[in-house]
Amino acid sequence: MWESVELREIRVFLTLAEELHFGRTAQRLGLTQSRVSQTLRQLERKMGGQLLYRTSRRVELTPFGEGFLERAGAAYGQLADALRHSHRTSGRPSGTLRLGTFEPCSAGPHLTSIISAFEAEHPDCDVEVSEITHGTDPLETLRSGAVQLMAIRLPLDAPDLAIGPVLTRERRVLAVARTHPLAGHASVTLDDVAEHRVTDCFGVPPTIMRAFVPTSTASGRALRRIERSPVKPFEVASLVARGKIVHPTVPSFADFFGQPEITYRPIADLPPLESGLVHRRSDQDPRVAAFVRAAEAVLTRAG
Amino acid sequence: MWESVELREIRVFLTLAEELHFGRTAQRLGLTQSRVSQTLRQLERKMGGQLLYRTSRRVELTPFGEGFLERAGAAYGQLADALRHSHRTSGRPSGTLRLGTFEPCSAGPHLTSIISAFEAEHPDCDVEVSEITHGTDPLETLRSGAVQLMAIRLPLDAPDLAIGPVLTRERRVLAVARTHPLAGHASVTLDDVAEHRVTDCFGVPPTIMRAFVPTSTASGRALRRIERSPVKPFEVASLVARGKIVHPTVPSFADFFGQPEITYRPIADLPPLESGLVHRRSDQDPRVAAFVRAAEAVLTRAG
DNA sequence: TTTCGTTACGTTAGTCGTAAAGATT
DNA sequence: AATCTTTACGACTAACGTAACGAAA
Repeated sequence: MWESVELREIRVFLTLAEELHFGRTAQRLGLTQSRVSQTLRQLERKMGGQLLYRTSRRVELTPFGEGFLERAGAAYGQLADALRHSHRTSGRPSGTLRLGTFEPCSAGPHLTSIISAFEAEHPDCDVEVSEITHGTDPLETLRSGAVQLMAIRLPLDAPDLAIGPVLTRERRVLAVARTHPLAGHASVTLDDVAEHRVTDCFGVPPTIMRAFVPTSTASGRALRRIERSPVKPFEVASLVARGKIVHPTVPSFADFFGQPEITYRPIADLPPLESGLVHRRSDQDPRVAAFVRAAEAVLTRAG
Repeated sequence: MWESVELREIRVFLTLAEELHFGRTAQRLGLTQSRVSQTLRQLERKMGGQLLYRTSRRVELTPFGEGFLERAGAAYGQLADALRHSHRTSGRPSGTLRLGTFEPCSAGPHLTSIISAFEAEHPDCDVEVSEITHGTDPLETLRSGAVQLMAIRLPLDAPDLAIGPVLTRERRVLAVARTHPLAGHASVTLDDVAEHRVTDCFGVPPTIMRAFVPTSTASGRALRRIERSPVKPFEVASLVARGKIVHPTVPSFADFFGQPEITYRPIADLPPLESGLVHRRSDQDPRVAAFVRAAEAVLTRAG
């Protein structure tokens, strides 16, 4: 029976317990006396006991009503607070937005100011940046909802993922050891690369891997992969430094994994490599859309 | 807008947040899918924001819904507990019943077992016994609701107060100092008392005072009050012991205020003095009625 | 006689179920 | 095609106000 109690009834009781007067209670709640009377009666029936003694002259709580007032009053207050608070903050997005970066350099030089801009615009939100460790599938991390946004290399062949603004667009360079024969060239071509060994997929999605290290040259010559492809960027850098491989990459690779023994030469016949802000197409979180908008705004301003 | 939110709607949301499925939610709540859908929509409108993202294939909380779930879920749980608890204990009286005694001896020899019997019969109740200090009006204490029951001397001329069972019925004795002339009598009369001084009202209601210490003898002879009437029983006892006054009282007076210097002589021409259990006639507290019934039962059994 | 809670009754609003439609996989 | 949400519609419940009633001071 108590399962069908409604807040309207509780509100009537609580006001009545305060006023101890049906007329004033009705006035305060915007009801008529008769409705207050009926509602209280109904609540009493549902609760299984009389809550108020009432004559035409005096209204007072029964012991049962006192107990009910104590218990339900506090709980009602909390619920009302919750409703009020949620209503106030409705519309306004709030909470934590999780952003992953796959390879730090894909974040680009503006990500920090994008986050700042977003947090400034949505004071109730905060952004949690996490670097996706190599070896885990970044797209799966995004799809599972562990992060809602990801800064990652393009292109991406995933129709369920939406690509937001481009965060970085970098020319291609070949990382080689200073002592490497190609270090002597002012610029290299993919055919030069094909003369040496390169790393294979290091735990990144195939489309990204292929964009980084193409399968073959324009002339159809296959690039030669080494046997045990490393997984982590630092391991790649180490192999480059030791002259074991050459590595087609982007200049900012040097910022994070550069070593004195490595030098970079432009690759003439590879288009620039982009990274972008990606999120689930089905993700309806307004904060995600807001973040993408903030990113677009910052990047447009930055040119 | 949130003011019109009803528990029905919150229940739908909470179940939905658990099941993430309209069909199962409807089943659990004994509703139809369509009603669940409509109710949620209505709640969302009232709360001013979307609570659940839903396609025909997936249902998930929005960030706003998550926040609402956190806040409202806990509060709803508490309110439901309150309702459940109050409903379970409805009908069954519970809480504290306050019983005052005016003069310990008016409680009589059975009050303790009456209280025990009552508490045994109503395990959710407990009785708080307080001794009303002389100098405060015991009837006012009762009328104000500070106590709901009182063990007090009869008779009582108060139509608003109901007199329950008689707790004590004691023969009258005169307290006199051992050295007092009347100590030599085997029994005394009011006319004997009129030869000496007595105390006046010691902070008790007039009717009770007159029952204790009559205004005059049967023959119309006025009793002689002393000037500064004491208020507390011990002060009376002290005056008696010192031979300043004689004091018409009851034998149990000795149990509480007896002193070696005081002796008691039966008063031949005074009827026995009663004390009874008194409560407000308008007091509809079922516990009061239950206590009175318990008292009657115990006293009947005791004879 | 006034005040105040209750009862009676008619109206409106909203809750609910059935059934069909729309969307997604 | 199957599953699941939403919309449309009609029946019915209950929330509400007006007005009359009844008890208490």
